[in-house]
Amino acid sequence: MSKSQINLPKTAFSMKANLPTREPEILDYWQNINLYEEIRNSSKGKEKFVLHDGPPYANGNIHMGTALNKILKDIIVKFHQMDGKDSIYVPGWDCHGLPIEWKIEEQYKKSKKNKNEIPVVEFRKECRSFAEKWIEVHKSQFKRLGVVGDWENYYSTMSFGAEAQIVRELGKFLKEGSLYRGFKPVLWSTVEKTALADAEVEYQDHKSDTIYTSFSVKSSDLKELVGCDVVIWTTTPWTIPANKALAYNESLNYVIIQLGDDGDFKNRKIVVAEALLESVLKDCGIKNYIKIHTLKGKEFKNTFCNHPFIKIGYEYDIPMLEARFVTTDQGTGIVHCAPSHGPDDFNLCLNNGIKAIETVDGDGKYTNNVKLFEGIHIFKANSIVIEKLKEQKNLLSNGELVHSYPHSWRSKAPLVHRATPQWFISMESHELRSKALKAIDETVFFPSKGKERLKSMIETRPDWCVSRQRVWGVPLPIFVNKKTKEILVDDDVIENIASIYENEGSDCWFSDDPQRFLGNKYKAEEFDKLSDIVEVWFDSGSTHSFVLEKREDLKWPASMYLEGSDQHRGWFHSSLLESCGTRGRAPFESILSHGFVVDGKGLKMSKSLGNVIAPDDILKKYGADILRIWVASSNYAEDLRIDYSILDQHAESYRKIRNTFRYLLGNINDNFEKINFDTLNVKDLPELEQLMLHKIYVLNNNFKRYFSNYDFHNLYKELLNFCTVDLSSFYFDIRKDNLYCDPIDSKKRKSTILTLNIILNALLKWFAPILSFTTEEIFRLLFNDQKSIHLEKFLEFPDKFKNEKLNQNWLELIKIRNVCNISIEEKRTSKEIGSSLEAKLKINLNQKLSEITKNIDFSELCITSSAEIAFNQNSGISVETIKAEGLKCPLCWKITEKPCSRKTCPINSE
RNA sequence: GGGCCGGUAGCUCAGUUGGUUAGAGCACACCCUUGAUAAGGGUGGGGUCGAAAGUUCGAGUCUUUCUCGGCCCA
Repeated sequence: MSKSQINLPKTAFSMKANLPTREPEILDYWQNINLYEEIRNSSKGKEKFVLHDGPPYANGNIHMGTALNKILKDIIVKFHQMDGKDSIYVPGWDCHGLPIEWKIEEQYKKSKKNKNEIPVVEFRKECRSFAEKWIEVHKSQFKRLGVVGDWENYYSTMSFGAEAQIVRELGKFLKEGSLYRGFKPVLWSTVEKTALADAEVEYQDHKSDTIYTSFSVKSSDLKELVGCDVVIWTTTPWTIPANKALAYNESLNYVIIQLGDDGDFKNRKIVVAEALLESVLKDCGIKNYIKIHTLKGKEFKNTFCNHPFIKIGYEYDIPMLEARFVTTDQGTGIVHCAPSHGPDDFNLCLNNGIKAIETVDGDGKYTNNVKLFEGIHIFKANSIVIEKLKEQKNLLSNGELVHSYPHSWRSKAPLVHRATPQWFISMESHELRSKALKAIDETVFFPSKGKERLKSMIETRPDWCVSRQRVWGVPLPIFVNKKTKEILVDDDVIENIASIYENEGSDCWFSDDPQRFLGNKYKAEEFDKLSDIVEVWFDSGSTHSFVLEKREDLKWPASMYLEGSDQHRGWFHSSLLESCGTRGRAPFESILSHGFVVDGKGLKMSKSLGNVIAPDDILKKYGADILRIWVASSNYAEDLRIDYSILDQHAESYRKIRNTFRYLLGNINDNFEKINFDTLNVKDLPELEQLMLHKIYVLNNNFKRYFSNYDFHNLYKELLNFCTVDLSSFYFDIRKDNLYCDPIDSKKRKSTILTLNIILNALLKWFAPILSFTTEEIFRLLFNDQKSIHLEKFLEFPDKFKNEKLNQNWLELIKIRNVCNISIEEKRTSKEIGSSLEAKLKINLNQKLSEITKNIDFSELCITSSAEIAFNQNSGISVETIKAEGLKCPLCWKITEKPCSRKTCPINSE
């Protein structure tokens, strides 16, 4: 039998995908047709969907997390575009900040340049070009993933327009009065007179003075405590004058003991943690004591102490505060808190309404806020403090300790925590907190648990510190009156600064005459110009103002912000606060957060574990479409696992999908025919085709439902199962006989071809947002006159496709088919038959099934040579398989004793 | 150390208000096919639902503790 007499599939669509080389060709094609512009032009006037890009930091190659983020964004943007919207994506970059500053400093270090000798403006220029370089690298890496966006007109936080707008945004907080000057401890070098970042700190051994000192209890809910001395231990005696509170841990046990030894503490009762009693006794050389009382940490509630210097002017209450950072590692289980000299102290006090003040100046000398010590250098103060404590009879013991201590990496000088002037945006003064909480309620979160996460952070966060003592950033546009110390608040000045930046950027702040920024209204010599910069979270928190609001093609608020779940404390958070402070609502309508990329075992990727996979590795080995499948099929609500075995599995699924397309294309010989659903008479089709249309209809509804919830992993799974279960192993397998052997003009074959066209079209559209490259490859093969699959819309299927009754019948028929398969398999295992076409079925069914099997040919359904049905009231479903007898038809390969049913069969013409 | 989230077959995921014997696809094994062919089909094995205790007639599902992992904070 010549194969020319059967209609075998023929297509130019290769089985082998070869994505790593084919995808770049498609990228070139998109570049050539200017796909992004085309999409915009094709969707003018449509409802906008704006996914506002959270700017990645312009530094280093992209990693799996960034790839996941961008692909997820692209999938969503494409879904909305195909759903009939004008779905716009403008990528952006975060450019200011310490990491880049640090990179440039490292370069200086290598070339033995000293940062302090380089003019600020020159340094900033290097930072700028560093960021520019990485933006270009990122851009090409993101494009390679198949991400479609306005790459030519991206935004960046260092553009002149952005820097100008950031100034205007700060101006709004300034004008409102919610931006205020406060103090916050930072690591400070008294030698260099500068703040240091964590990365600039070296830990070295240092000898410190240590003291055990006592705070007498003034009042307490627990009567046993009143009159006792609460003992603390510290390695920084010089911070005692700045003490404002004591911290205890409510879960620890404490003891009150009465001392019997001669000395200042004879007969006094002291309080320490039970677990540390032994070490305190030893350190302080206590020999005679009696245990008076034991108490739980929580019984310290509402206890107030006196400062050890109460008799020499320190006449204020020292509250005891609950703090989890108090441990029994060393000390007494009670920690002294100077909010101006430690981050823990600062936060604890702040949460209890005690603010830090400037206690030490830049040179390391006490300010006039510290009684008795003004002008004394803190490094010379320990002995004075110890002396005075002794005088006041509050020094239990003192000594020395060598321990690891922070030092400056440049000068090697020991560092201190010093409260420095900082600029804060108040959470309360203008109801920012309540505005933000209301805005969260008005936002839709995917997954929904994101709402509580963001909410709980906003509920408890302290005021927002927006100043940094660095140089690579937008300068805080603030002048302070030298005499009155008042902040200059004037819209004209802010707008003047902004318009200067608009033209030339913010470098000039550091180099130009302050008078230029003040304009004519004020005299420069009467004001101090700040040299702080704005912290970078304010930059990125303002992107909505200089991107969404400023661009004609976008809208405010954004339809969606989409980032990793860490951004609940990052960009989601800062954008929310900035926007609520300046505009009273969130800059987004919805938030989608995704988990983190971890390895196949659920562990985070790290060089030391050797489990890091870079996007580039995947692109080279598999291609972007496989990576996109990984994104679509993973549940982003949790952490996303990836390793090569997982990718292999997805590559396998991809082949299944690709071959599904290949079967469709082959059988229509690459000649796609668009089916008019309006004129299609569904009832005219064979039942099997009607069933397939019903399945398409139902799948499309599920597809829309999944999409509306951004539930891609279930959506993808359903599409994949459709290809595997409904098409490949069912419909395609059954219809091969019809497609290959029936004449081209037969009505039945035409019905099948029509259905294949519909399926192909549907699959192309459904898969396009995920398999952006492969669907384009197919689309280009089918259509010479159309530019891109990404300019297409999803299909709408008419209700007449739906046929639930038919579907119910076919669920029964498929059950029968399954029983047939089991029966055939028995004969195959016993080697009586091989191919199912060697089988003849005898199917026994109960009477109930007679109606639905009336027009069904089970030999077609089960791909056997023949099938007989017998009805019996008592039998459920039972099947007997017999080896088919007769001649094998050379055309359809069926084995029959009677002549073949097809007129075209060569047997009949003999 | 604290807060939040999570742990269902080797893998990716389902599993409704607690209710029969916990499902699907992939992978795997065996078989068939050679007219989707570096394809396709069939059958099958595989889970003490992270662990333990508790509530209940009944727990993958509710409670507690523990454990492992992730994010954030310290």
